[in-house]
Amino acid sequence: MEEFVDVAKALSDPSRVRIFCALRDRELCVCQIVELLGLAASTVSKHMSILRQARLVESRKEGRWVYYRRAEDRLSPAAAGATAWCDAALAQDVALKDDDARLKKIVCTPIKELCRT
Amino acid sequence: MEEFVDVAKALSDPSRVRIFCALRDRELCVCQIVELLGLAASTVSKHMSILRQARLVESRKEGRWVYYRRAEDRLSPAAAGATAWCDAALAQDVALKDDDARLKKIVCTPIKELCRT
DNA sequence: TCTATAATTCGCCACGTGGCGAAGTATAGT
DNA sequence: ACTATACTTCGCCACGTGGCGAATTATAGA
Repeated sequence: MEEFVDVAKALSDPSRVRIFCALRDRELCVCQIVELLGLAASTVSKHMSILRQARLVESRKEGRWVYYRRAEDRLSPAAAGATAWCDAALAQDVALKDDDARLKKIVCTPIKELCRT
Repeated sequence: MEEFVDVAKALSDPSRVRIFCALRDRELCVCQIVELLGLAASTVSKHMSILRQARLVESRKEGRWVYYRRAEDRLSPAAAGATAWCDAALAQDVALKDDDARLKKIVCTPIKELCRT
């Protein structure tokens, strides 16, 4: 129950839903997510810790950068079901399609250049 | 997106999850839900309006009583998927099984007697 | 070793939320 | 018409949450 509620809470904020959907097809580092959402890095970092707490995402560190991706192995039933629900319910979402288009550009931009801004 | 977030918010509180799960197999009036959760009627009423706002439940009035049930017809994709997720992820939940056992007694108690308390 | 920088943590603020009891509304019964 | 009662709405309070910037931590590079 607590696990389920944690997952629901994690997905009950538009910014976190956008982040989780952005991670559908690729991993992203924090500065790329900052660029996508236009929020402060500290805010994004807090969002990521909530998503990780809910076991919806995992991270790996590479040098100075931390890359986040969707959790895949040993998914909790709550997280697995939520992922399917999220992808299905938001497949047609206009705002997310817009995010996806902008993401394609962001991913192409060299990270060093991105973090300069 | 807003619709999806509303549903996630609705399911991000333990009391509302308990209510929604209690409505899986039966409709319930507010006083029965009050008896189940041990919360003030005003609190339960607020919870029900949030669940209805998310289009997860519907209600019908019968005399003095208002009966709530899960929404079934013309379900939004967000609500339909969330219902499936909720049922699957919480099928083994201990607290909810306890609720279910207590519900069986509550449903057997005549409503007039129940509301006396 | 010192500097630059990506990310996190901390402190703060405005706002939202869950809880209650009191007041208000609607309906059944006398 | 009046009363009782099932539910909702309102006003309030304590606490949680999303946002930011500053401070801190960790790592790459000079």
